Amino acid sequence: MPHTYDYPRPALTVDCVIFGLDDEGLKVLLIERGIEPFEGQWAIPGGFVAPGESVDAAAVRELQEETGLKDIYLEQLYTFGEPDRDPREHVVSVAYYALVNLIEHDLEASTDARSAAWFSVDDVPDLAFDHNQIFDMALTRLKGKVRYQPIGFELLPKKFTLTQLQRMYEIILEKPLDKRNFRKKVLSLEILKALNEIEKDVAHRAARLYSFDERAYRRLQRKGVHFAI
Amino acid sequence: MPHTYDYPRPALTVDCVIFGLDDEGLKVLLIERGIEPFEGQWAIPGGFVAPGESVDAAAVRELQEETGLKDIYLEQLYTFGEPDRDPREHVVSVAYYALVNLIEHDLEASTDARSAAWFSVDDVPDLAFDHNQIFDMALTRLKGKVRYQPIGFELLPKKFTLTQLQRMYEIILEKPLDKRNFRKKVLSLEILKALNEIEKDVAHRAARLYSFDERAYRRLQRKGVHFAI
DNA sequence: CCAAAAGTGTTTCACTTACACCCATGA
DNA sequence: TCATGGGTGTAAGTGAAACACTTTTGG
Repeated sequence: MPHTYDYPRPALTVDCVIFGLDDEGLKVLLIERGIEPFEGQWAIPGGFVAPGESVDAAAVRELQEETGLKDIYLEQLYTFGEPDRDPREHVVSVAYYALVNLIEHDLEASTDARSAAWFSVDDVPDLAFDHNQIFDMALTRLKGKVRYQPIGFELLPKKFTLTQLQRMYEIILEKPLDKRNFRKKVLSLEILKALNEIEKDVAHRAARLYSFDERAYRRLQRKGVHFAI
Repeated sequence: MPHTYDYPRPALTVDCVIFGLDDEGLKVLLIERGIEPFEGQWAIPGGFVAPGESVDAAAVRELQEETGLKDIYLEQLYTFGEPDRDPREHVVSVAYYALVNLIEHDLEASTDARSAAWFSVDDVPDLAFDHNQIFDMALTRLKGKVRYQPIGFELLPKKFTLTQLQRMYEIILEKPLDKRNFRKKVLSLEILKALNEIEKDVAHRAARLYSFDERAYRRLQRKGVHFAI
């Protein structure tokens, strides 16, 4: 298609910071670049936006190509538009972040030919382009948002114990929480469905399983009740 | 410059939701489009991003062209990337919002030839493109952010009374605040500098003037103290 | 029976809310 | 002197934080 607006224009990409949680802590998925620039260096997965493809759709596609997963929590983070962020030409990148549940989906050996690996968020190497800046913003956003919106559930299996939930918050917020107060608080929010099931294969008393009740959450939200940990 | 990445690419614009506060309430600056598409319809000011121009710089430039003002609070809002948001071709827009102080800068008669006007945020007409959606998101962001970050001061003159400050919050949050509790709260935050000045030309007891103490705010922020109204 | 985590209430303290009158000033 | 907004304190209520032991289960 010819350009209707006949101006030169920057190139447009999406980049996607993919977070996962396992028993070691919070992880981020990085790929090793196979081509210049920054060949051999780690980077956040991303790719070009084609004309006619919505930017959101490009991010979903990128995430699917990288993890093989669909229906993952994905949120736009920020758009990075400095002209020198790519050494070749002006490339504007719309960054997203995604939350995937590494406990249910074992993604150790990632998808395609390119080398991909999960890094602890405390141990991220020097990345290509301005990707350290993008990663830092994503982590800051996650830490800020998890306290006010029930997005942390996306990092857990559908059915989880209160201890798993507490541990998730402790890892992301980087501070210990009081067990009794935590349980009182989350149960009082009335957004958890207590299941008639208990965890399996543990060498101690099995804990009750819960699931996030999105319907109840939305109902409360409409009433103006605010979620907070 | 030839494109190093030889892909077709969407066009890229910035749009800027400009908020102002006067004694009638919260306003937004709109311009009347002089060309197709949506000729004659109101729209949020915006324009194309040139290759080599940072996206932030394009927003600053746009804001300056529209209001004649520099050093205005400007924050990136969201990037809108649906392919059908412009009827001609795929145009991705990085939206920003700005806060200007209409009390000090009287911008009634705006700048350039294009017709521009301030609209009450409660009375915004049907806008071009997806600009109603952009405006709604900007207003939601402002309402949410003003409670946790001291951005509301950007809408006031440098020197203001506590009543002006309270009124600003009442207008944006759309709810009345208790005068004594409000004063107790904002003064206890210790981010206001009490000036040895009082307001002028009022037909009643003149109120003390205050200014926002950004240095004190940053100091508290580093200590982990959180601002909230 | 032992190890390991599950589960459970009460008290204290801080902060938020509700509320009404006198004061200073200019017209 | 009157109209207008400026400025101030206290008591009650609500929610957050601190804190330790008993129970259940599998090994």
